[in-house]
Amino acid sequence: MATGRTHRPATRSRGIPEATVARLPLYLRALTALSERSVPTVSSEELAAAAGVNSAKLRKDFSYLGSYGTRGVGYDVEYLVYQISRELGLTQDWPVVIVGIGNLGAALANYGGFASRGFRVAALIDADPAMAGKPVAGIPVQHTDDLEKIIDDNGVSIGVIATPAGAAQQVCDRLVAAGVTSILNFAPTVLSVPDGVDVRKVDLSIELQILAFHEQRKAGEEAAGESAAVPLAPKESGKGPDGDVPAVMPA
Amino acid sequence: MATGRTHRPATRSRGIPEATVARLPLYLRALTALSERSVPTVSSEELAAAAGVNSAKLRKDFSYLGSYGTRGVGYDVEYLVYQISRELGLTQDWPVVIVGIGNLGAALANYGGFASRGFRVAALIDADPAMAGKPVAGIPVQHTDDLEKIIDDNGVSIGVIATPAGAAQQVCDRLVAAGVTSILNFAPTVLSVPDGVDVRKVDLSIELQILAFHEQRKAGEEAAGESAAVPLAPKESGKGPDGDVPAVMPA
DNA sequence: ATGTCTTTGTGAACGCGTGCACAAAGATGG
DNA sequence: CCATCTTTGTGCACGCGTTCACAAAGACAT
Repeated sequence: MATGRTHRPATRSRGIPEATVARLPLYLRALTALSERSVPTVSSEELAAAAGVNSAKLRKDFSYLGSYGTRGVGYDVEYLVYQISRELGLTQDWPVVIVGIGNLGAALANYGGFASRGFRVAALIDADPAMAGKPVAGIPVQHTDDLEKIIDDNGVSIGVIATPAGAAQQVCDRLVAAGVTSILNFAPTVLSVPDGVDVRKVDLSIELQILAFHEQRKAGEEAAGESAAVPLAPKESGKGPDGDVPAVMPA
Repeated sequence: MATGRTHRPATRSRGIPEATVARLPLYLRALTALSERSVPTVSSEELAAAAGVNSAKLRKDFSYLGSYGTRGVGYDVEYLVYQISRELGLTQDWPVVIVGIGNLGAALANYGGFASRGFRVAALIDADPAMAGKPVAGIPVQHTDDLEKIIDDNGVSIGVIATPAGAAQQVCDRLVAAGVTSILNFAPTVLSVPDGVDVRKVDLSIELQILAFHEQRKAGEEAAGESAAVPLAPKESGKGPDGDVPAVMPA
């Protein structure tokens, strides 16, 4: 999971579990694809396969939204697209600012997946004066000094942070102070925010590390008994014995 | 959570819960920062704060790795960095290929967070012949035709897919056939892979949609009773009545 | 050596999420 | 109008993950 919620232990919004909310965009994507192929209805089984989930889970997820299916038939694709869009708040326009226009920020600005879902890149912001005015993805980059004014003028409530780690918390604080209440953080830092502000983080290197863990496990299993046998200190022996080359020992 | 595991219901690796594995990189990052400041030891409380988690959770997580702390003192920073690195498999070199060198792929190639964690970008691959030979992040882009040979020559087991959605499954199949067993997918599609292959996905637009959901909720609550009251059809009335402007009605 | 104080490691309870399995609902055909 | 068949919606049980709260372990001072 490259994701991570922050704060808010079990929001349960109106009764829609967080896990369900996280899957709704997945369903929506699958439904949109069906819609483009003019498929009128889908069964939970088909849609679940397209979204890569269990069909019982899908039905239960939809049951939180209401009874939108027809027994013996399935779900009406167009109708469901609308219902999920409305539930996710995608029927309205969401102006978004991206702060930190480096490689990643520029890639995000160019990313087509935003606009297609009702997200509009209202402004690009960077601390480098040399960037100011330079167009990225057709939008001129503005300087950090004007951050508050930009947020205010555009009624922005969602901010994307793509700055280096060192600048992220400061940028976050300014965004929040200016009225932003949802933040998508790409910087490898833990952001602290006041109550009422949602943060989701995407950390590319964390994802790879999780894959590496499983990869190592697979390699260690198929060749069990090789050098990488990972002894796992037997608890009573305190701390001494581990695999090999113990980096630094504690006192 | 921008992440999502695929397949493998409850791997439980050697006894380390999946949720714990997902947090280890977080701890590692916080510990590395402490290490650079030459802090010798940390308490679970301090480290938990730095990583943005509960201290009890952190202690339980570490307990799965073994008893690496000292009661009354805390954890030795250097020692813990080593232990977690070893557990995650970061003490070895992981050659990685990135397929799809568009805006995002190029940003990933330039991303510093990979190299700093033992991940080495072994090759960049793109289907566009015009890209071939062009250096990105100092590495010449190679054509998709040579994918299998590249994987094989470099002993790559981790692949990153940053292609358009339409090409993702096909690229995935070729990667897997060539020997890749872990995939990080940035394309907005569900990838199907055989057993034994791990897929993690990062979908930028999904994260924003989840934020939008909560954002809408916040806005709807503070102005409860306004036009956006969201009636939620009373179950018995079938499907007709919802908020307003029902896009398309089912049969 | 003994007592005090700090902090770990974990037993136990709780809650959320998942999946099974089935009854209810509706479509469809005779 | 009735029977059959398909597919939804959900009650229930199970397991994982989180959190509390505390006993055990060790450091440190006297």
